[in-house]
Amino acid sequence: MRTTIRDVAREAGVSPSTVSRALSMPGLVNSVTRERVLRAAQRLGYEPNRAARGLITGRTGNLGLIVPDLANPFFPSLVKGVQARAREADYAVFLADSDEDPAAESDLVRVLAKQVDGLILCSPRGREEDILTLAATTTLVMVNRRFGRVPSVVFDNSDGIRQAVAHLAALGHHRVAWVGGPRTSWSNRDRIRALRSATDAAGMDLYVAGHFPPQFEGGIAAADLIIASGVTSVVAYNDVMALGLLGRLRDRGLRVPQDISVIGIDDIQMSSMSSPTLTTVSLTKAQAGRAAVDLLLSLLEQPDGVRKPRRELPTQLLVRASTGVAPTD
Amino acid sequence: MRTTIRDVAREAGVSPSTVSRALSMPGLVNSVTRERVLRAAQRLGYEPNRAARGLITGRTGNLGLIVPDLANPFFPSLVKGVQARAREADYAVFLADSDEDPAAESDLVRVLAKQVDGLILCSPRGREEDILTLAATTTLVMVNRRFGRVPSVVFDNSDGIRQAVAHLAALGHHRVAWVGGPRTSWSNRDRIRALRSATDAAGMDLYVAGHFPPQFEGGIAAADLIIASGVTSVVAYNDVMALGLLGRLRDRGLRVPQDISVIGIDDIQMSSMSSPTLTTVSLTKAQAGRAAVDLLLSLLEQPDGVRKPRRELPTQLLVRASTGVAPTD
DNA sequence: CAGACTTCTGCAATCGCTTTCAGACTTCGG
DNA sequence: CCGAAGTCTGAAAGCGATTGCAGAAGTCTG
Repeated sequence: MRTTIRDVAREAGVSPSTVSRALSMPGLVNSVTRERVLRAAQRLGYEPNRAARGLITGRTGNLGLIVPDLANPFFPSLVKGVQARAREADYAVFLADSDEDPAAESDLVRVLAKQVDGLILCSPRGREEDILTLAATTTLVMVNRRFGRVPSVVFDNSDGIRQAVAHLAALGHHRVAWVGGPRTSWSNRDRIRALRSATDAAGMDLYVAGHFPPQFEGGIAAADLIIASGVTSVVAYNDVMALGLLGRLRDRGLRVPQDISVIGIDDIQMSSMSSPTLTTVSLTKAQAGRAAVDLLLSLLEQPDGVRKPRRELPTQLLVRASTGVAPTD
Repeated sequence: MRTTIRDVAREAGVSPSTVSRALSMPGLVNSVTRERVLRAAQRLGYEPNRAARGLITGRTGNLGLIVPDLANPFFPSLVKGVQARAREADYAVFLADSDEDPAAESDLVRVLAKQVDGLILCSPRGREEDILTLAATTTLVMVNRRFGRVPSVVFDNSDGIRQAVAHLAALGHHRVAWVGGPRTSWSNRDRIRALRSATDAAGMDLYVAGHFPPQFEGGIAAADLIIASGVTSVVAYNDVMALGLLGRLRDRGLRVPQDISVIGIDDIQMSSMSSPTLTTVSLTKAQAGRAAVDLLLSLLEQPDGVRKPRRELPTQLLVRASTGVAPTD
């Protein structure tokens, strides 16, 4: 049997109300009594039942986090950030992985929404109307996607990509290719837009190599198109794809960076372990997780009072070994 | 305002009790009434409040999952398995990452334990007494560690490692090194034991290269020792370390597998993307997650009636490009 | 057709906690 | 020394569900 507030009350010789107050609103209770209660609670190893508390306060002390695919190294980092910040704020985290399936996602959301105070949603391709419906009934924060007035945490893709293009230009490249991620993904659209404006500004040619699944295989699939296009440099939708690209380029006999320069986006762990190590636009993933929790918590405290329910996190080009001077042919 | 059971009752023109029964024990209620209730619930979008239900039934419908480090690719796979199986069984999953810190772990456990029906614990180095205390108060299943009578899901390391050694022997290797993980890790001990008995049986020399952090850096750190030892083949505690090893070996000018063969354990995604691709002992990580949930659920149903609260999952050597014929010098 | 069973439904208690309200006791100004 | 204000504490209601118990209606048997 778990110890309840009544046990503590009996042990301390006070009423349950006093125990409750001593624990959650000290100051309302005499310091001597409080001390006695705290010691009794300690002695009995009492931990309040959150469900019961939630029932009356309307707050569960839980957050929900929905990610499309935990196997993509981007997300574990994010989750860790969310986790860590949530724990600091004394919240527990429900995690759900939708397996890239928008339908499963809706289900998850419906089930989770009832059990949490707020939801952090990474749903690059969920339908906009679903998101609106959801936002109407739940406090939620979106990560890596901006949509309407829904609170969000995104990365400043433009800046990072501008840095990447500047880097390539400085190395003498004039032709750059884009290896695209999923057509419907918000960040894919955001990134290609940023890349286009950066290459335009720099007077570089841009070759867009369609859409590929955001996985290693996607990068492999894109490689031959890239080679055929004759570009000297390429920016990929994310690091995983860039690594796939790297592998296939090598298999085709191209040397990176001597023959072609490759840049990824994300800065996942593996990108510093590949060979050559990958130049990439680094995203502060854990920080995004923390920021999402912060935003969510402030929304919970003052539902309408948050001045700017949008956070944009800085990005930073990390130059490693996969970029080099443009080949002179 | 969320719709409660009373709303549904009013809408359907019955009492709350009837609604409750119609939803959770149909058959006890007239089919016509039931139909009416279900439609009303549907119309109002009613979802029972799990906290309230849990309060009286004593079941939360939640599971807890504690992992040491989500950044290690082994764990996301496990988490996905847990997730998927839990969802099928209509359970939600609390995830906590202890950041490899046993102290944080105890805290997490204490907080989570109150909110879940059972706990899945991946705690390679938690103190044994802590685990016992925990097991006494909570239903829990350990993954990747076997200890006392605590229910567990582990991999059959012996078999996989035996396959690996047989593979090396067949390639003509006589000297093999072990790149060890954390000294206190259960699976590290289990694996070195398995390796030792396999090499003994095969009449091979075994060189044990101490203990290293189970990360990429650990593999890098071990590489020079390995080179100095003069072995022709090496088995690493896990894939991440094997990849680190691969990188450093190349930097030192050794060719894999011509000069030295490398085998990992885990079969993480990256091991099929490295160059050379990594021969590895494949573990069915997602399946382990599912098995852990299954075991946990059956323990919840019949606390003492589970015949064999231990599952051992098969392992399988995956031969890829990092192993080859032993060099003849 | 009365009495015994079934079958179905509603009342009310309860889970563990928070919170309003009011009472008991101090303290203090007049 | 009395009344008002202030400080603490306890009794009780209630959050949203489940469930034992009992009554109402219907069915069956002799």
